[in-house]
Amino acid sequence: MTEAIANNTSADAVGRGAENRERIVAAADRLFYERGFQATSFSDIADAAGVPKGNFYYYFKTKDALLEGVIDWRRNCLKALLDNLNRTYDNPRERLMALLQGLCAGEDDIVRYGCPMGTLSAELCKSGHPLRERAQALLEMIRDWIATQLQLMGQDDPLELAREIQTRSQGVTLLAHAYGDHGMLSEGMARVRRWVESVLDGRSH
Amino acid sequence: MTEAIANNTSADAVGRGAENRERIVAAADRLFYERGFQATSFSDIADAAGVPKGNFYYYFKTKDALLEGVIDWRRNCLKALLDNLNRTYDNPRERLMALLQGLCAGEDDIVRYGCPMGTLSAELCKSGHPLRERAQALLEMIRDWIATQLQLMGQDDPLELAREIQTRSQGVTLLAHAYGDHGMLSEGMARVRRWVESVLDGRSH
DNA sequence: GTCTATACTCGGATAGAC
DNA sequence: GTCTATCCGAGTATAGAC
Repeated sequence: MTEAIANNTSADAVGRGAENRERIVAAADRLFYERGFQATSFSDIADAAGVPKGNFYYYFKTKDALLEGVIDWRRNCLKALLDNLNRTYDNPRERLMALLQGLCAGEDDIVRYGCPMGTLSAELCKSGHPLRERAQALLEMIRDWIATQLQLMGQDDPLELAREIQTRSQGVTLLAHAYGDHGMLSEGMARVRRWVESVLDGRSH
Repeated sequence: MTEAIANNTSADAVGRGAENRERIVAAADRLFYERGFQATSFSDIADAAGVPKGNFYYYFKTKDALLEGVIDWRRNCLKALLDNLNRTYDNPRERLMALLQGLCAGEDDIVRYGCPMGTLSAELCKSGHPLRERAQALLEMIRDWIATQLQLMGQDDPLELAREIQTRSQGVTLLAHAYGDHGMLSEGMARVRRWVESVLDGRSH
């Protein structure tokens, strides 16, 4: 998620200031993930991005606007990731398994900070933040992509199965984070993958 | 969790100030749950408890000390809940199913604020708070109680199955919270219960 | 033990020079 | 567009009267 994709120029970020804006968003993205949104201050971001504090009120009027920028950034990254899977594998099953494999790729980060989408959504929901729906849309995007793959494979109720896959993945992630346990993450996700394969093979339902 | 049990007097809370202390802890417990720990201020708690701000530095030296009190309170509530299940049902299977049924009893709260233990652990882990292990112990307590029931039923690997049950429950809870979806919670938990029963009946593994 | 007033710090936001 | 200085409010914590 934090890995920047090459061309991330959103419509309003053209012009000369784009590099600076991008540096700010990338730093905020990382810090929001590591510490949470509320716990991250402008000073933290300014230090990390190497941009003086006052400057980025030029790019973002408020902290919420910055959060919006970060969510958009994450959405673009996620879209790029899914597009890349679509391009790399022509088989929906391979695509899906590649995603499930890749979800726990950044193992250390996930054990330390949890799932970037799950933890952000949880924080914004709890505080009733107006942008919670934008964060929720990230979860929906990945769930719907999974459902699309399942539909291509001719599964009965693709959306329902996609929900179940997401539920189990989030459960594994949350507990691996809470317990700080690497084994729980890798073994838990492996169990999810085995379960998905057994469903796809019709050995389970 | 927030439902107080009758006798919750911890060792150091005897004496005349106990009611006030308890009022503070109960209010903090609720607000930490609804808004999260960091997002809750002393003023919020003071208002909710009907105790003036300055007063409760008499009971708790710092905000962290108050958090510790809240975690202890939750642990006592959880212990009382589990003891009550042990007393009410003499059959471990009934006990377990009663717990799984009861977990989504406060449906509205869970959809709005998530799981009290899961969301607190996630927040404290992310911020690297020193009390994160105390919060984690709550999750362990419930997991181990589940494992005990499974062991009494003669399950092969009770701890592993208990982990899996907790994983799925937390996944359902997190997503129902993130999506703000009541149906996801009730249907998801019903699915977990059906799955557990099929495992206990030896129809699945 | 209870409560008021306040000190101190930090974070979000603004003004305005360059 | 870039950056410094600063205001303001909020939040934790303390001092001290009662």
